[in-house]
Amino acid sequence: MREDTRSRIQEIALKLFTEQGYEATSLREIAEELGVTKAALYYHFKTKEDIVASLADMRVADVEELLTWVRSQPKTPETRKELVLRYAAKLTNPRYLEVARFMERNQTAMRDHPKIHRMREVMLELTDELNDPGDPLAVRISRSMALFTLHAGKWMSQDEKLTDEEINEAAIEVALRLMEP
Amino acid sequence: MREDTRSRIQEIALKLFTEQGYEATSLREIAEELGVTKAALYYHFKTKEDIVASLADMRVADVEELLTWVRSQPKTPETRKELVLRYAAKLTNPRYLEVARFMERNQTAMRDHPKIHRMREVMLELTDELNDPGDPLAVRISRSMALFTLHAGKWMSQDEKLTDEEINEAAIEVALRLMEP
DNA sequence: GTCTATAGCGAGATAGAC
DNA sequence: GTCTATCTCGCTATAGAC
Repeated sequence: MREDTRSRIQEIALKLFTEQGYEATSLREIAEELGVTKAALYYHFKTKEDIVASLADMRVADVEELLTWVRSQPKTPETRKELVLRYAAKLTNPRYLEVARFMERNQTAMRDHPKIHRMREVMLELTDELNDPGDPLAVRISRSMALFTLHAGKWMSQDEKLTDEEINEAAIEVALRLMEP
Repeated sequence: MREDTRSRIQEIALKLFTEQGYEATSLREIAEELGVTKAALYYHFKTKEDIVASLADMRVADVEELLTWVRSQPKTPETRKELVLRYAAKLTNPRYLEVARFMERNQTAMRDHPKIHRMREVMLELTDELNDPGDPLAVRISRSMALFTLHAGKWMSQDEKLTDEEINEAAIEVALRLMEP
């Protein structure tokens, strides 16, 4: 029982965009790997950018939810720690992690894409919630690295002979250490 | 007394490639900003890729020098710390930092470019020198973030009302903390 | 060293048959 | 829902005059 075509396009596009870059990946390549012609793609997505938008949608709602939550909480060290943990929980969804990597690797190419632009904005606001403007610069740099370290820690560990659980815990450990004063 | 045309092409290309992305920046745009036609660019660089190669050259030699140095040293905590400090010293050259940012933002687009490929390779080897294979994963993740944190810490602080010296010290502080056990 | 003109290509996108 | 055929566009790169 195979997935529907729309999902397979997203899956293949995400893979190729991440490996080769967004601009370097043509619709012809995606179609070829899917086993159809590129004209068929246009039945499922109006444009190439629409494919990206559908990928971004996998993340945006999650992060906006976190942002809403954190803003309803008191700005305490405990809230910050909890935010890192909740973000890490979202990241246990492999699709989320893959989309994050795609965005990270194609930052500039995606510069004018509204959905991606919104995503960056939300991530910046989330990072802001981890920081007090009055803190020393070193503290702010350290805290601003926390969420990215969750991503990067997992990316770099993916081919280790370790369980997802172990990788997850290690990434969280480093991220939380970056949050300490 | 203005710079020669070749340097100005590099300068403009570096700026546009970083802001808009490599593929999204056409030679026409570069030429326009320079005030010539794109045909003129081909007198100074054989291809678009050659411009990138000339940019990469600004970094590769520096990093290879560091790699040679660190491999001539005993693998001690002191050597590692000194490597971070020496890398930070290279980063005080604004051009180096800009080229690092260009590469970071255009990773996938530059995937098949030999010079950029070599650069990534050397950076990975440099990061390897900061790690013992036997260390726990959390320690290895932490140490692997150190050099990148020097870049990112500076990028994110560039519009703060602080001196380069203060930014530099803060970034080093965070990077060294990531090196501690 | 810079210009005009253009070759040559592959991209995204569309029309209309099946 | 997928196909063939085609349009249009902008890009890299080159030829050759000045």
